Order: sequence, then C-alpha cells, then structure tokens
Amino acid sequence: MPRYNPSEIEPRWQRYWEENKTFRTPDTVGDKKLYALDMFPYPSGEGLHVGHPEGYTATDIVARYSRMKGISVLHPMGFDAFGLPAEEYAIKTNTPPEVSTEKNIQTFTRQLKQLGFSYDWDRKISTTDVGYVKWTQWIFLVLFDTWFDSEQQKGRPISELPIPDDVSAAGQDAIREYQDDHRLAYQSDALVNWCPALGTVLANEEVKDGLSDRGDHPVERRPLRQWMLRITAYADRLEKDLDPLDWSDGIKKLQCDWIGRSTGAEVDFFIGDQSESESWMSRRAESGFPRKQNSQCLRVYTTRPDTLFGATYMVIAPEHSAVETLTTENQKSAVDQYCRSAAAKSDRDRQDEKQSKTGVFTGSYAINPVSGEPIPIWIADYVLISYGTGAIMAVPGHDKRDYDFAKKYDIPIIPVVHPPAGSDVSAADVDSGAVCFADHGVAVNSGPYDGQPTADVKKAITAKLQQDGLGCAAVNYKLRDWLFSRQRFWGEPFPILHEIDENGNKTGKIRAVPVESLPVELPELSDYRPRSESSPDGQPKPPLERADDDWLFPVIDGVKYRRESNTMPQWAGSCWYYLRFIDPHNDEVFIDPDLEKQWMPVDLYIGGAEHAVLHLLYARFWHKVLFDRGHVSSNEPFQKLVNQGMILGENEFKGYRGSDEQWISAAEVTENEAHKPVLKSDGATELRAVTVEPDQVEKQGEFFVLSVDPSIRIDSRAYKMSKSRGNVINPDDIIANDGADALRLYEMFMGPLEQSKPWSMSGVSGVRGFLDRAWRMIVDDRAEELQLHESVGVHEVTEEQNRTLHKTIKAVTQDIEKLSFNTAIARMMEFVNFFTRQDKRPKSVMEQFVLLLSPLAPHLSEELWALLGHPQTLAYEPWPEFDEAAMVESSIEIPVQIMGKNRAKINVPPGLSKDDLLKAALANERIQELLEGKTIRKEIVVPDRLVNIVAN
RNA sequence: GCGGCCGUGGCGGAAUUGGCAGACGCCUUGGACUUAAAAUCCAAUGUUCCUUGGAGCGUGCGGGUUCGAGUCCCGCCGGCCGCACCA
Repeated sequence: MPRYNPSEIEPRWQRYWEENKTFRTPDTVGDKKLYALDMFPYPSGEGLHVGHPEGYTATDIVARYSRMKGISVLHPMGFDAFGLPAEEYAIKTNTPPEVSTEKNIQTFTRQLKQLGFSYDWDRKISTTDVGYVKWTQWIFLVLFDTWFDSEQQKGRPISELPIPDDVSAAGQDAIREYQDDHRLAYQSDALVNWCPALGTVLANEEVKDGLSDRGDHPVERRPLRQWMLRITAYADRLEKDLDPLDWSDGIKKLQCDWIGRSTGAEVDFFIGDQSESESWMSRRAESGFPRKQNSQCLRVYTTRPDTLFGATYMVIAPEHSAVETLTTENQKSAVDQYCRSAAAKSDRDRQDEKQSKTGVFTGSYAINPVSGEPIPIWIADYVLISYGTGAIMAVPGHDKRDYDFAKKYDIPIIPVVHPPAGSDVSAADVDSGAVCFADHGVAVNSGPYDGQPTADVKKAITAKLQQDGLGCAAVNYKLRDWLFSRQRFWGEPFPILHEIDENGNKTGKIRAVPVESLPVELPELSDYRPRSESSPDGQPKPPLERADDDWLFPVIDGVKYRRESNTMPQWAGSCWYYLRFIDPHNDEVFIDPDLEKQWMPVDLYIGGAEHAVLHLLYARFWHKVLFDRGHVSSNEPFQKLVNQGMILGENEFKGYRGSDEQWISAAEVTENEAHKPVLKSDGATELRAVTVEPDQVEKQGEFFVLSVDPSIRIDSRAYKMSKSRGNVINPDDIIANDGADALRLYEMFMGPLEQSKPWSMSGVSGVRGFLDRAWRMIVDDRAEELQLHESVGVHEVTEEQNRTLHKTIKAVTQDIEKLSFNTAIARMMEFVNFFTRQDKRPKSVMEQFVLLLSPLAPHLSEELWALLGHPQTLAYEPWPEFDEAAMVESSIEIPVQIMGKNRAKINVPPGLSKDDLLKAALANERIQELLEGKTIRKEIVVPDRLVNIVAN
C-alpha cells in the first residue's frame, strides 16, 4: 500500500545522494556563492542530541534553497574531536583516545546522514586528523613568528621587529630574548590555579572553596610558566571590526563586554614626605610623564580622572610589586598575614566574599597631586593585580566599592560631584556622605573645575596632568592574554623545541619545529594519567613527558632539544576549521589562496549561544593574524551569525507535598541554597516536588491549580533537557517513528530559530500529519501501486488556484530568506489545506509545490518529484518564481470603523483610491444607520486596509 | 548588583512594522464514514453578556501619545540567559 512511509523512502534517497555525489561542492565558484556553516560538534559518546539538528536543518534549508537559485554552495561538516571526555575515557579504560573518538565520529556521521543534510561529505574533517593537526601547528608557528606593531595596528614578521640599540649592543642572546618577549605566542609566568596533588593546572570552574573539584585537594594560586597568546594586542580591532558584521546586537554586546574597553587616565602619585612633593612635581613638569613608573611614585589607572580631588586613599593589590617597599615596620606582620591569606584564595573565592571588603593599611602615604594632601595607601584584594596598574586611587564619594571600603575602615569621604538637575539623588545626601553618587554630574570641591560637567572635567584634568607630567590618557581592557597551554594528553602538541645542555637542563633558548617536520604527532603512551606528583623544579609534569626519548629528545644540526610537552586547548582546532573546509585535502598549504578568496567569508554561520564569546573571539583573533601575515584575504571570517535557541524538555506541571503527603501550594514554596524546595514561611521545611499529570490541572486566572483543590497552585515550566531529569529526547527515536523529514520540519515549526522553546511530542505528530496530507494530495494512497492521485493531472489552472500558488511561492521564498521557517511551513500547510479540497489539482502546480517543500523535507519531495515524472534529483531544479500579477484579488474586504471600532465590512476592488474607498464606506447601510444624527469630525482612509470615521 | 532577551487563548506560536489580534499547528468537543476501532474528512474552539443578530471585555500591571497601540513613550511586576569587585 503506497502510504507515506518515511522509513522506506528516506534511506533510499540518502543512498541516491551519496552514490551520485549530489551535493559535491562545485570546483569553480559561479557569480554568486554561499558558504553555509554549522558550528561543528564535539563527538561525544552520547550521540546526537535534538539540539544539534535545529541549527543544522536551518543551514541545510538555506543551502538547498540556494542551490536551486543557481548559487554555488559550500556546505561542509566535521568534528571538533580533541577534548576531555575522550581523555577521561582513555584513562579509565587505558585505551588510546583516538579509538573511542573514531567510534563516536562514526556514530555522529551515521546520525547526520540519517537526517538527510546536504553536506559535501568528501570534505569531512576532524581536528584530530594528523593532516589537520599539521596545519593547526603551522598556524601556531605563524603566531610564534609574529609581533604586533601597535603603530600600524598590525601583526608583522618577527624578523621586522625593530631592536633597540641597548638590546642589540648586549648581543645575540639579548636580541633573541627581546624577540621572544614580543611574539604573539610567548611564554609567561601567569598566575594560575595549581593543584600539587593532581600535578596540573586547573581552570577556575574546576576549583570550589579552594579545593579541587575532583579529589578535594588544596589548590593554590601560583605563577607558572605557561604559553600565552597575545590576543590583547588585537583588542581594539576585535571590537571595532564587529560593527559592520551581520550579527545580533546581543552577541556583539557580549563580545564588546568581554573585551571590556574603557578609557581614562594613568596618574602618578608621589610617595613620601609632603614637603618633598613640590620639588618632585616640578621635576616632573620638566621631564614629562615617563613610560615606566619608578619607585618614587605609585601609578594608578582611573576612568574618572575628574574625581581626583575626591581621592582620599589608595589601594594596591596584594600581589603588587610595591607591597614590600610600602609596608612600614609596625604594619609588617598584619600585611604579611593578609597577603598570604589572599594568595591562598582562588579568584572565585575572592568574588564570593565581595559583600564584605577586607584590607590592611601599609603604613605609607601618597600625596594627592591636586590637593597636595597625604592619603593612606592600603592593600585590599578588591583591587586586581591583572587589571590596569594593579593600583587605584579610591574615591569613596563616587565609587560604590571604595564607598563600602571607606565606610568599613572609617576613611574620610570628600564629595566632588553633585548630581545633575533632575536626578533622584540629592546634593545634600552626597555632601553628607549618606549616599555614593557614581554617575556623571557637576564638579564641586574641585578647585578651578567647580561647576563644570563631568565630561568636560575629565578632559581638562587629563590635559592638565599630561602637561604637568603627572599622567596621561590611557585605555584598558578586561580581556586578558589567552592562556594557551594544558597539561593534558589529548590535544595538539606544541611545535616547539627547548634547547638543553649536556645535563639535560633547558638553556632558555627555544626554536620552532622546522615546517618540513610538521606535524608533531602525539607519542604512544601506555599511561594517559596526569602525573600526581610535581617535578623537582615545581613545574607541572604533563603526560607527554613520559614519551619515549626518541620523541622527547630530538637532535637538529647537532643541537639537543627537549620537546615542549604541553598541549593546546580544545579551542585551537575550532579556530580555523572553517578555512580548512574550503581546501580539506591540501598537503602543500593550509588553504589554497585562490580558493580562500573565492569562498570566504562564511556567509551564514549558525550555532549555539554558548560559543558566543570565546570561540568566536578566538577564531576572529587567529583570522586577523592570518590576514595580517597575508595568508587570508578577508579581515573577518563570519559575515552573518545566528544563534539558535535551546530546545527544552516537554512542559512539566510540578506540585509540592509536605512530610504528611499534604499538598502545598506553589505560592508557599521557595528554593533553598541547595535548590531544594522548602516552605517559604520558615525557609527550612523540605518539601517533595512531584510531577502532576496535565489532566489533573486547570488554569485559574494567572496560575495553574489542582482541579480537585483549586487552592493548591501548581508550577508549570519546561526544563533544560538532562539525563538526571529524564526528559532527553533521542533523535533516533523520532526518525524511527515519524522520519527525518518530520523531525526536521518539526524543529523548524516549533518557533523562531533564535528562541528557546519546549519540545512537544504531539507537535511532532502534527507536522507528520501535514506530511501525510501533502503525500495524499499527490499520491493515491488507496491504490495497490504507487501512482498519482486521480485528481492530479494536466488541468487548466483556475485563477484562484494560481493565486494560491503564487502567494505561497512568494511567502515561502521571503520566509526562507529571513530564516523564518515556522511561518514558511504554515504557508505550505495552508496550500495543502486548499488543494486537498480541489477536485482538479494541476500537475504543474503540484510540481511547483514539491520544489517549495524540498529544502525543508527533502526525502518526501524527491519521492514525489520522481512520481510526478522526473527521473533526476530536484536538488538543482530552478526555484519557483512568483508573479505579482497572478496574486491580485478581484475584490478585497475592508473593515469600516467608527471611533476605532469595527462596525462593518465592505467588499471593494483592490487599489481603490482614498476618495472612492471612503464613498464606498459611507454608502454602507449599517454605517449610515450608525452615523445618523452624528457629525463627522474626521475620516481616516488607508487604501486597501481600512476606513475609520470619527463622529459624535 | 550590572547587562541583555522576553511576557499574546488550555499549549507552541502568527500579526506586510502603528491599521480587522489570535494565521498555522497541538489539545479539547461535536459530527460524517465504519458492525466496531484505527485512519481519514467536516465543524466548533479567547472571554463575558443577551433572544436569533449582535454588544462588551481582552496581548503581564499602571499611566501616556494617537482617529487607531500587542507594536511607540514613562513607571512597575514576573521569567530566562549572560557577566560578576575590571577602578
């Protein structure tokens, strides 16, 4: 029986596409091109999640649509396969991670093929492929070979780095060291979370209450020698170049906030006796503001130089280099104790304690350069060593944090800004120190600047400081350089060699692995565990240190080296995969420059919002370096970016029961810190959350309540899918029941692409019903053989049928262009509803419809296309065109309102002039009745839309 | 705390951007077909009031602009997601 049977149709067409290489990328790009890219997945052991196909279907629809529009399409897929889960699994089972990774990639590939995506599978890549790792390492060497010329705002070859005379005078080693200090990839002693027991560096997220997440071992903050990438050099360009991109404002803002550019001034405060400050200042007025601060002063960064007159104390971070010199004898023990306890805290712990600020007085004073008054210098961990200069001038009157601190330690507050006229804050409250006013306003107690608005004072004081050699305008970023090394096994080895002496000790000289020796492959190990004890020099010992000597100690030109044993983080591979897709098999270069020019940039990039910041920032950074060095022609990689929303589990009703099984209304329930439901009244009595069936619940006013007891309120919401909640939907099950076309269509029909939305099983059967109806509109499902429905044939197309067709073509075309797939599907449903009622369904119209449906439901469409008499795939059939003339209605219904309320409807021909439309409205009997005895004050006539008459 | 997004029927969501609120789908109810069921098809389906026909009220709440507001402005309330001492 020729019922619609996706499990028979779909594998058949998938085989057809694969055997005929239907979606092979064209060798040469035509007039128009589309590079449609998905954020490639990490191939986890769990297999595909229903969230994956959402974005993938969206790009696939656009790719298929574009091919039919005659556009050259590149639509690839691959795998971001380095990562921790594979390594954990390897440790547990002692099998090489590449084995489980390969298995997972095969599962993912099978699942993706079952969804009928039109990827060019010949371009499949995995970041773990040796041929891919080679070029990841090569790009690292480009970073290693590049320095950033801040004048030209451009990365340049290290060989072009100007060497200062004093450095070149000091010899070759000094020059080499100077170069190493300026490379975009450099080694640095960064403060990191170091866990001695685990022998590894941990991410902030892996540390809780100063203990390691796994094993509860103590973690300390220590400077360790790590590889860093100088992304901060590109901060300005990463921010500015966002502007012309077709990204949502939300994502642009997230990136901007992450970069965190702020402008202000650096200011030097003289340290020492008040009497000497005058002469120091006059010397400064002559010498100007020095590039580096010296020990006579403390340099701060501030965004509010206008509040300088209100600076009543200073704060330096506990790690500041001046701590020792500033601490006086009788403060020494208190300072030592404070700094030691601060060092033991992770960043997270410091943040947790932000409610109550802590600090300690150094015993020293600085001189406020504008007032000449001595002000105390404190140490407090609310000042971060990693931002600005690690020191601040504190203005408690106009900074919330300084205000809290000053209140706690009883430090004077001087108000220097009054709220502007119309502010909620009163000047009197600011003067009395009752409130902290952090906004812009008007200067007071600021000498010559009194009465001027904040913005002007900022400029004027900065200029004055500059003139006096006490300060200069400055820019700062929250963005930090990128800590790029990991003590893990399953990642790309660094292509770097450390020179060693006869005793095997590092000399400090490093060199790149010669390009012709790339890739540096991972060595074979018998044990993937991180080392549990640290090496004698206190540095972590990554697993790669246990490699054979052959791997670990190469000799080049008679010089002995030790390989770098850290690996790159998972981000590395995803930083440039979009380039490799363009030329995936090239062994000579990472990408052919001609092909790069033809295909870049990516025209549509779709993926989850979880990568909105880091991945996109990192990839853009690498791309800009490659651009500066002439390896790519485009400045930005991703022209249009769309973040799909999250697919949540099915909606759940949740009720609460007390210890005696009594129902408790949700209105009386709150959550405690452990996210357990408790009674709101005491915040302690634990309750049990139970799922309530939908038929036991009804809506009353704003809330859902129990049908049997309306005084009991029930919570209603959808939760994130998770294994522990048991609400995970497996795409394989949906495909088995209703087919890939139904899954694709349902995920597109759920709602706007970028919105989070709950799953609904009956919604799936809804779209399956539509596919069934579309099938029956064309196929005779009661016949023995597969044949056309008796109503389908070579019929004259009626005017109404033609109008429906062209309206549908127009709507679907525009909706696909807007990525508004839910409404495109709704229009096709209307089409099917209409033509199912037609006894004569012209074959030509059915064909056009099948083409419209094909990007969304490709298997069903191919099957119907074949049945309509076309032996070849429809993938390259021309996309249907619409004709405005065919859409014109003979008569349209116009509402007539009186005082904005609908009172009648009139039928008029479209395009009627204002006057005629008004005449027709006034001619209406009912309108005449209602207007009787009233005076018409005003008539609003919108042609083809409505008439509104104002009368009383 | 700061920032972003969002509140429309029982549910997911539409609404040519200021012009008929609730397209399309789900759920529910009724009917046709059937010995029966499934499947399919047809119809009803925001809410209240009255007698058909209609009238009133309705887009989280309160105000405003307008002939006209889901859409614009001001002030609240609620939800979700980021960031979190960045001077």
